[in-house]
Amino acid sequence: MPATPPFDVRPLSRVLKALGDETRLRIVALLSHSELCVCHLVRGLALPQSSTSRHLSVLKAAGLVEARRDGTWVHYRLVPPQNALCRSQVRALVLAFSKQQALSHTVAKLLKSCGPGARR
Amino acid sequence: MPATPPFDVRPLSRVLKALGDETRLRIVALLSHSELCVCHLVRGLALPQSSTSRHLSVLKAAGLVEARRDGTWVHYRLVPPQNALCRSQVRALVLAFSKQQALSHTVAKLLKSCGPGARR
DNA sequence: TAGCCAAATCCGGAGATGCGGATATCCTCA
DNA sequence: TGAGGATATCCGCATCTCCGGATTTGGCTA
Repeated sequence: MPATPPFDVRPLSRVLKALGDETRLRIVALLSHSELCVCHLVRGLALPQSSTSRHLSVLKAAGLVEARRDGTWVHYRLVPPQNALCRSQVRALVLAFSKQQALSHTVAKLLKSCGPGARR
Repeated sequence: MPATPPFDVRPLSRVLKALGDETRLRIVALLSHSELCVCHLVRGLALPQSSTSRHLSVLKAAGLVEARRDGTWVHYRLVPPQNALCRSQVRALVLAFSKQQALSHTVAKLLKSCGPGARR
């Protein structure tokens, strides 16, 4: 009989570690409402660009977000994790975030304030 | 308009930080099946007693477990977090863990192997 | 009270993590 | 091709986290 519990918590612990940070959780909360590019997040989080980009790379390494290049801009969006347990946990979290109306308003303003779709 | 998203992710980030550790996730997985005392967890995790106790104190500080003293033994059990968002996340996690039959068997053996209810 | 068991805390060190400024890379447009 | 904007990475630093051994604390029983 193995000493470790006979099922693997490692995938989930990796995902929860990535989510267990205030800034990254705020990023996920914003992305729950729309795909966003880095400049939106820099504004929305009021953080230096380097910090924002680094946190995004952590989320990407954890398999929580994917990047899509569009000219000079890079858009990030949430993606469902491979692992089933992780996927159901993240789905529940994103669902809760997406119900937050105040977040929805914030995201709408961000989309207009900068990035490819900003009004000139 | 505040730069921070207008709703507070801090309670959730604290809980996810506590859960974002392989050992602590294994503890929660075991506790999903039964209240257990420290000696059970030391055995089940195959970790030094000091590490086990320290991880339990982290979970307690995060409001995820509570302790109950019974003579020389201290029993730990899961408790629903105060914050509603945390509570729903943890509930889903514990439900998933509690369906793992293999874990259930492991816990049954642990309960017999040591602690107040052990066969002599 | 002495001895013993379970559990919590202390300790020092190794490695991970977060940070912001500076720099590098990639892309677009004139 | 050169300038400039958007993003990624590098850098050094401070802080946090995890670890296991050793010690301390609390409670039971002889």
